[in-house]
Amino acid sequence: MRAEVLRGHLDLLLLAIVQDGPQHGYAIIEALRERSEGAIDLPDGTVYPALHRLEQAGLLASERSQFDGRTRRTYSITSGGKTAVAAKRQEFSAFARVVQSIAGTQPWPITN
Amino acid sequence: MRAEVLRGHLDLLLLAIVQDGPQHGYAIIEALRERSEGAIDLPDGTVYPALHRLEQAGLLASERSQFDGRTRRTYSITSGGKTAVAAKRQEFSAFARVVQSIAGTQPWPITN
DNA sequence: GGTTGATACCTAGAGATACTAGGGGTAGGG
DNA sequence: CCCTACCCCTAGTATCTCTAGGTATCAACC
Repeated sequence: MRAEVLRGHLDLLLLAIVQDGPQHGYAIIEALRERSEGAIDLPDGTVYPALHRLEQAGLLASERSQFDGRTRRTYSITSGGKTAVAAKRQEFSAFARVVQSIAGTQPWPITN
Repeated sequence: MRAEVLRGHLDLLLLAIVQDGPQHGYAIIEALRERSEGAIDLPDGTVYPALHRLEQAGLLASERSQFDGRTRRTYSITSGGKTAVAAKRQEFSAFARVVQSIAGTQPWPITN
């Protein structure tokens, strides 16, 4: 998957993963890879700054912890994050519908 | 629609519009606005450089003409452009399916 | 005849964001 | 002892879209 395609939608993916339960960065990367069947395999140099940005924006909160001798930073979603992820979901739906209507990609049933 | 959302997908939209028939830049902007019901309303400062880029890449070809005293540059899609737009369509479908599977947006029936 | 709006094109610079390419360190297996 | 997996971080680069200007023609209006 080209980097450009993901651009602007990474936040939605990260927030969606963390919304399913608190995760640390490394686990988030693995979750994305597994749940996309390998299609989304992000370098950690992409994900960590993005997580910092989301925390800075108040959409995620983090906590340092020790696990098996290693230091982790575990992220959980904030109430602001929940609002944001819902908005981003809708935005993505609208966007995808528009693209399909113009570019003639797969049909997307309108249900909301 | 936030700019970031569109990012990486503008080429697909522009190529798709021009594939339906040669168009000049100004008309492409209008076509996008109309076919998206106002959701995609791009500044010309975004579109013209993008068209130049696509021509540079060999996906579009342009021709200057006069119409009603005004100079136009009309773009048509090249064979390379047709190949590219098909690939980008598929890429977008795959991407949208992955996002929906992770973020739980609208279902997207898999038909290809 | 001057102004305004629509048409039509262009570019320079700014802003945002994902990448590459490095850095740090712990733990376990061969 | 080295290599892989685990786990985090940052600086600099590349790319793309936007903002904010510029140019010019034409029609409508006052």
